Amino acid sequence: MLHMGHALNNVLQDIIIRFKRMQGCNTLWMPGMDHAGIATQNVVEQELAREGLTRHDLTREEFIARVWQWKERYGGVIINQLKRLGCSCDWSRERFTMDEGLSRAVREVFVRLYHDGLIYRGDYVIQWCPRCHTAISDLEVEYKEVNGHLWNVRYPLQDGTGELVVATTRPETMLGDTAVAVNPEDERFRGMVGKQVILPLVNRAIPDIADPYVSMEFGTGALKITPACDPNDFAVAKRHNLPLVKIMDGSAIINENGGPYQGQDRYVCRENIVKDLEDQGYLLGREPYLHNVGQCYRCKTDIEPSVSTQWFVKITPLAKEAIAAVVEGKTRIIPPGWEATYFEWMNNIRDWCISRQIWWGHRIPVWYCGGCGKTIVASVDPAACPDCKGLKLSQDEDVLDTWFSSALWPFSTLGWPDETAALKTFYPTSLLVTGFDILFFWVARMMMMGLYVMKEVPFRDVYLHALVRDENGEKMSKSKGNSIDPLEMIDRFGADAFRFTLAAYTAQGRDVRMSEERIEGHKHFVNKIWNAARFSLMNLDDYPAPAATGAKLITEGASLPERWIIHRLTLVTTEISRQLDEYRFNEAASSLYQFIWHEFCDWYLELMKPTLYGKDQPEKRTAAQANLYQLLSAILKLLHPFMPFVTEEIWQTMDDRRDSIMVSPYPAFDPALVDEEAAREMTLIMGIITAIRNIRGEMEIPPAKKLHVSISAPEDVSRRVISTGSHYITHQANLESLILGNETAEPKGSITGIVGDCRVYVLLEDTIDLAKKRAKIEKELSRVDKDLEQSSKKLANRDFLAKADPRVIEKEQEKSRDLLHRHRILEESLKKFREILTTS
RNA sequence: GGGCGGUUAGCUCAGCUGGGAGAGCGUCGGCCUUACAAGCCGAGGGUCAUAGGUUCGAUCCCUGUACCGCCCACCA
Repeated sequence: MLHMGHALNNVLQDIIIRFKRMQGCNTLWMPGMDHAGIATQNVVEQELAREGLTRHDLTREEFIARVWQWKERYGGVIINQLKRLGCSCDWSRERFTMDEGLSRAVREVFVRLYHDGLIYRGDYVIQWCPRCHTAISDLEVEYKEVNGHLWNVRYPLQDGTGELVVATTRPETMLGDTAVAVNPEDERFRGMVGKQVILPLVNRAIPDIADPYVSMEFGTGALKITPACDPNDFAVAKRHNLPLVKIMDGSAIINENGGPYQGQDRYVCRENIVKDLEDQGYLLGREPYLHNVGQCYRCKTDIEPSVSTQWFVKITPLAKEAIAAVVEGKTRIIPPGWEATYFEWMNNIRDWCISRQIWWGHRIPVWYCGGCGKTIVASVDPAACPDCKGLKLSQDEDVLDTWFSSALWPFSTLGWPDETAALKTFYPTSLLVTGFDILFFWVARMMMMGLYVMKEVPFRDVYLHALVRDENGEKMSKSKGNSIDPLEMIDRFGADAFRFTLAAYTAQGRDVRMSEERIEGHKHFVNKIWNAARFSLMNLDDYPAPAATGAKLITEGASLPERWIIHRLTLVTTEISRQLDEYRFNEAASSLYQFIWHEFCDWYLELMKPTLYGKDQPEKRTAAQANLYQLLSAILKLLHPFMPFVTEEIWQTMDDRRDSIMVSPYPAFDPALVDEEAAREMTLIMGIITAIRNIRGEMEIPPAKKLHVSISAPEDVSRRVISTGSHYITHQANLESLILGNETAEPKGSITGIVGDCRVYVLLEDTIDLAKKRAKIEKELSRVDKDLEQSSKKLANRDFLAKADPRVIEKEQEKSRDLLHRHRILEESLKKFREILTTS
């Protein structure tokens, strides 16, 4: 029921909604609509089919009641499933798709368009589904490649002077031919134009006409014109005032115009026609031909282009406004790449066939007077004919295309045509989140209708998210059986992990390839958060939850890791806010992941452990607890839009008197908490710890073995930082001793790590393989030399020095100096090793 | 036929205005260190599809080519 596309759409939307709400924004978004009108009707028709019925065996009212019944059930289930994802969905709004309010709006808009001359009724070749017995719009046709044939058929000239050979993929439609056409420039047919040809089998005389539409290159150069079966032929026929011969009924069965073929199915008829043509010597040949056949998007039946009387919206004037709105930036399409597609479609748009011969939908508000035949278009049911006062009125049987009513959503749901407060407050809405697959169906039409009715765009931002595909990049669909069930994912990995995964893989303009492994990875992340919170709360058990207001992060007198993590939190907060403002979901997710796991957990919590455990310095512990509490709160808030469940759970555990985290204020940027100095100092401390760990790992020294380390730090600043933070280094790198000097010589038998301008010497035991030590140094030296060579080359380039940005040059010089420094140190150690190796 | 997008580590993908090639998973090595083995600490791994061009400098900009994918049109 709930499929991936639904899940992605609702989750992305929910992330923005929660984020904006926490920021105190009073915005309205377009809810992800369960646009299941047609789909539901389909299901109901299938149900009926199992009972051996069609919808025509029921009355219209009975049928609609059944659809409602099904929709209620379906809708209710969907709502509950969305709740499990942490997304809210207002079923009362869903209901609105067919209720009285919308019905009023639909009629009102129809009438307005009609009176503005933008709706007309006319004959045109439309796409017709012979199974659903309804017109469908061009967009609803799905083309499928099929191996067909191209038949060449002789059409003899009436005067017996020759023949025309036409090529066709659909020989059965010749029953409806009313002309044969050639290109006026085509020399081959000079003299034939204007003559009559005999339509084989039917023996009807039809003219040979000239029209530039015919391509000289394709087929035989002669084209049969079947105006009732092909929109292009229809256009040609109009130009030449040709008659229309309709040869099929609504079920694609040949009608009385088909003579002996009457009553045959179109494909049966094709076989018979081909056979008869062959028998009578009219068939000149048949070649295999690969072409596309349109199918109904609902039932996959081959569609039958067929001339019929339908209602159309004259779309060009509406499209013009909708184009302008995007050009002028009144509505932003995100990612902007889709703008081109939008313009392309809008510029080449064709009139919109809005009538459907189905039963579920809004009836067209048009009545015909049985007395005088007048057409009445009205927003309220007319009681009598305004002309002849006759009472025998019948409403048009057709209903409107579902997208007609959907197009009114942004304002009809807010109460239009009444001037409600909601409408005044929330129109235009701030954001629409939807899949690009309905850019034309829905988004473009909402734009047009919104501008037409409200004289203002329906939304400021349109965020078009990607399609969800499976691991192999195939579009997920129930029929292919490759869909991953979101509910199963929730059961196995949790809603939070699933949500986070959806966000993490939603990069703009790319499809999402869903795989279980990724969700599992994020389940680990949720687990990490849970454990980090558990650890924090364990160390906060004697810390009273502060009053909701006034509690702040304390930098005054705070330790280095605290100053640093507060600094980082501040930066990450702005980063995430910006990323979400720009709908960069994957980046926001990545920022959170990196910060929480690799900064908060890996460094801050680890470094704070001694303080938090320490019973000897209770005042330090209390101060650390205050910050820990605030940091954890802030992290939960940042995370909340992505992981509503686990964050709320922890939030309430921290202080069960609190309101939901959902309504807590989102962390805001505080310039007072920026501390570049702390960042620099921590970078040095972390660098030294990492360097020591690196050496330990490379040399395969067991973690339990305590090391002797000495550090040479020429700069006073560095020395002070290391000195103050020495206990962090000792603890994290598991040291026995740490000696600090300004120009300490490399102790014998040690291995060197370089961090900035500092050298870190790790004393090794003699038992360690000397060759291994040497190999490590050599490896690093070659790496440094490679970089150094590249850098020197660059700096030796005059053009570079002359033309590059001075900041880039300065950076390069600094890099070069650093590399040279490293090179020297490594050379030195290597020299020493050679000496040891030769002496021993 | 027209338009759009993709090609980056073994896999899946980030890389937003040209100056350091990155993440997750997987792999390898070491750890049951009192939040977490769903974990911790480290390591290895890429001619950024290809051929040119612009530039001091190109994964990034331009052009051509190859392969993959999507959308639109549907010349019978």
